[in-house]
Amino acid sequence: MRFTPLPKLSLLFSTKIPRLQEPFYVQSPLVYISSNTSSAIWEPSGTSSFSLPSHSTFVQLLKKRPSLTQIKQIHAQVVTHGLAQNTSLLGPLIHSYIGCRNLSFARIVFDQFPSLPPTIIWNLMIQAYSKTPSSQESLYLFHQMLAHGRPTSADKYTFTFVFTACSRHPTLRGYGENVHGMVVKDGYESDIFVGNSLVNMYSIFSRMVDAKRVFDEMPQRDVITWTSVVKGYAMRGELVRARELFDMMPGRNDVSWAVMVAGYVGHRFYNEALQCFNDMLCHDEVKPNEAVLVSILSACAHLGALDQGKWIHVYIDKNRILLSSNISTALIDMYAKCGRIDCARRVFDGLHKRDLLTWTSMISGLSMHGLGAECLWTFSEMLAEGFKPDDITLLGVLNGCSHSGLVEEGLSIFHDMIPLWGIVPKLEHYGCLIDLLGRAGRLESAFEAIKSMPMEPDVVAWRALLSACRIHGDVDLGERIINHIAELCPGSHGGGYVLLSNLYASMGQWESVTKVRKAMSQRGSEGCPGCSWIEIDGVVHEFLAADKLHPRISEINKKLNEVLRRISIEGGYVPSTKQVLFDLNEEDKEQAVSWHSEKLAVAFGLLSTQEGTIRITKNLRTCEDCHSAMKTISLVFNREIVVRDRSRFHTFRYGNCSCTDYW
DNA sequence: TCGTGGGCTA
Repeated sequence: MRFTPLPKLSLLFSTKIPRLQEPFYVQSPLVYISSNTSSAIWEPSGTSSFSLPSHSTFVQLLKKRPSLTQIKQIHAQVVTHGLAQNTSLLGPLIHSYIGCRNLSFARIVFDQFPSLPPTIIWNLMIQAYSKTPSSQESLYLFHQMLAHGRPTSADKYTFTFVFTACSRHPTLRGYGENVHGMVVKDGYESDIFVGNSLVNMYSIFSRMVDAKRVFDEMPQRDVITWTSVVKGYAMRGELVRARELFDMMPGRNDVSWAVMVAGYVGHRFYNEALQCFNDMLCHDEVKPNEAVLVSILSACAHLGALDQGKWIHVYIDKNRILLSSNISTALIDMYAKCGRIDCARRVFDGLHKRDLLTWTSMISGLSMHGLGAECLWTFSEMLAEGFKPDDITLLGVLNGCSHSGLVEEGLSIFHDMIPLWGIVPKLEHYGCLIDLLGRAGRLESAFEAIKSMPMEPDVVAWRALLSACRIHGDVDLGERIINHIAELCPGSHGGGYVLLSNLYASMGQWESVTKVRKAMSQRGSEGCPGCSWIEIDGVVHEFLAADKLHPRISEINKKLNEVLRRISIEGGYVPSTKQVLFDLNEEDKEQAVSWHSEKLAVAFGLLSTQEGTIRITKNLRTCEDCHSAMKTISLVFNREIVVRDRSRFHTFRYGNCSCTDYW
């Protein structure tokens, strides 16, 4: 192989990295780097008239943070000048490739090392892999390294990287422990970096006894040590313990606070997360970072805490925090989940740069508000801008179709998934499909869809079908389905029995309802208790069904009685008892539905505010009786009520609901 | 010229 002369070589050595012209790297630089390298090295390049650059010139060049293309060119030069065996050059070359996250090229250089690479080079490669999803490769290299023995023995750097690699790969648990043994033997355990990576690894694997032992035995600890161990307890849900340590921690920084807040959010302690965030704001020395803001916006979204969420938005604006993709996605999601799809849209429309994340959160937001047409429209806009949907985008679109009864559109998108987007439908997509068909009353097609699934249907899929049976009153199919749910969820039955009992109740088959309830209590599988939240003046109030815990409960009960009286007299509301679970007499049944948590919440909302929208968040699907009560309340009291239930939003206005009674 | 802790939004 012969290389064309390299005329503009001097350009390469100017202080600025020049933009190199195309012909400079003859064909593809890969040619020089791949298997031909060894022959290239021996190819006489002496035909060119200029003097050869020494290896230090290349080193200087690599220090100037060249781009990937430039590194490849330098690499090509190195090879053509016969310097590919100069080990002092290969290190910087590997380092540069790693800096550009091009591990395959770094690996090629590494594998062609003429002698045994020194420890630092091994370390570079091990560390590089530890940051990737294939962090097992770090372990593989580590083993190779050990096999060679001295003089390339592992040092404290190596161990740090190996523990990091282990912590990022769930299958490497056992390895981490074995390597820990070596560390103790070699006396590296007292190094703070090694210790920290160990504490972190055990914490991530939820092995707090080991994490705490390393923590306690460390000769010195810093913020990172403390933060790692706090994270470990928080991730297990031991938030009290985590908080104790957090409060003791010296020199807490933004990352420590992020870990604490995320710990609360991860275990659904959203109010505690908000409280923790407020604590953070009282500490002037530390400012919330992106991770904290994303977590806290997620807490607001889950709670439906609009005022708090708005406050965060203002905080972001005032402090000129960059609306990154993550932050804007979290904002859009927060507004959508707090019932303000208009605000979500405004954030979205105001973005300078949109990416798949922001588009997807907008689309999913529209879908949960039952704005199917707009959802599809936004989706096509996204495609027009050249974005390729991922599985979650498509999930949002499908969801939008099923919530709006756009059956044909939904079916067509589902069938296009593989041919058009190359995305194989997952369980969740099938769940959507079944929901889509089932709600529309095409129960047999939905049943066929479940049977056609390439994977085992999960509880969600069966439950969607069962729920459709309830809407359309198909007892026969419902009974056939319940066994599948019982098989999948032997403990709780995934709420299947509640649905079945509701199905019987809606058909007036009270004997069957009693049977199911008995079966449920025998197996100790009670339904999940209903719970609603409402935010008044920035405080989130929580209500359970027939709540007795709220400090103003007697006042609220009085108000609720008044509300129910007024809507039956003025709005013609008749309590619907179809979905009451118990076989009670009519009067008791009325009483039982009266105290559903969303009714308590709406009574409290009417009691506490004179005007404006009442926003309620609920953990379950809203029942038929509450739905019709809300409609009448919106008419009689002339108030807009927005209820977020487990799967979507209902906006009640002038006696109607945005779901057009299709939910 | 290698080090350790962060998020969960679809």
